[in-house]
Amino acid sequence: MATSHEEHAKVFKAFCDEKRLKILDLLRGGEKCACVLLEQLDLGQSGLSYHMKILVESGVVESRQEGKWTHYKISETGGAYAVSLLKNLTTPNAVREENICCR
Amino acid sequence: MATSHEEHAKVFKAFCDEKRLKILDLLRGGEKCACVLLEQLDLGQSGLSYHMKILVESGVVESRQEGKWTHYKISETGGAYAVSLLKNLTTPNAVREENICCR
DNA sequence: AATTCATATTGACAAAATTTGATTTGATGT
DNA sequence: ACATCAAATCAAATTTTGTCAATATGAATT
Repeated sequence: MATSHEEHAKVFKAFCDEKRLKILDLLRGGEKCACVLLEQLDLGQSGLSYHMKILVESGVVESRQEGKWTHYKISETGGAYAVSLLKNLTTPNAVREENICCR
Repeated sequence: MATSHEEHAKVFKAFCDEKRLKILDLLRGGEKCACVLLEQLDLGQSGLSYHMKILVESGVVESRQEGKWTHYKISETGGAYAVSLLKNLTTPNAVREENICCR
């Protein structure tokens, strides 16, 4: 349970960078080739590659190889997983604790 | 629209650090005083203050002053807002785009 | 008004994330 | 086999985060 926080943090890292949000926004329109993403973003080739790796490893984006091109799209399951994680994180526990602490 | 990504990224920054996830986990049990959080976390006083500021500014946590003590709890609306943001980010657009790009 | 206590702020430093350019890898076409 | 192109990896520079210790602030108590 202790290290699950570390793993969960990794999922949300996908969303805490401006450029990655922009990329996700583009992918919401459907699967896109890296070359198309490059055109629309203020990023160099290696920079895009760096961010795509983070997105793919977080599970939020899927990649598909086609010859020398790589196509990316939002992963339905990955997205749903992130949403459910976030819901848990922000939903109060069933077990309430009374905190009579400082006085 | 360009800077909204920046703002959204700020919301998700709340969730991309291990310690902050731990804090949220504690707050899921109900409102807690800073002193209680301090006991349960491997953090110094200024460190806790640093993280609480990020959490509060993201809107996910609310703080309440009571004399010299500060109590923190998860914000229902803030949490719901983050979830709805994330849902949008990971849900394909209504408008599909065909991408006949590279060949 | 002086002291005490909880929390916030600051500045210095360390560690992690991001950017950039160069190089490498792997697939295609000639 | 060689040249070409897309994408990944690497290494160095830069920026951003997080930590820690010291100090400041502000409320409560004396």
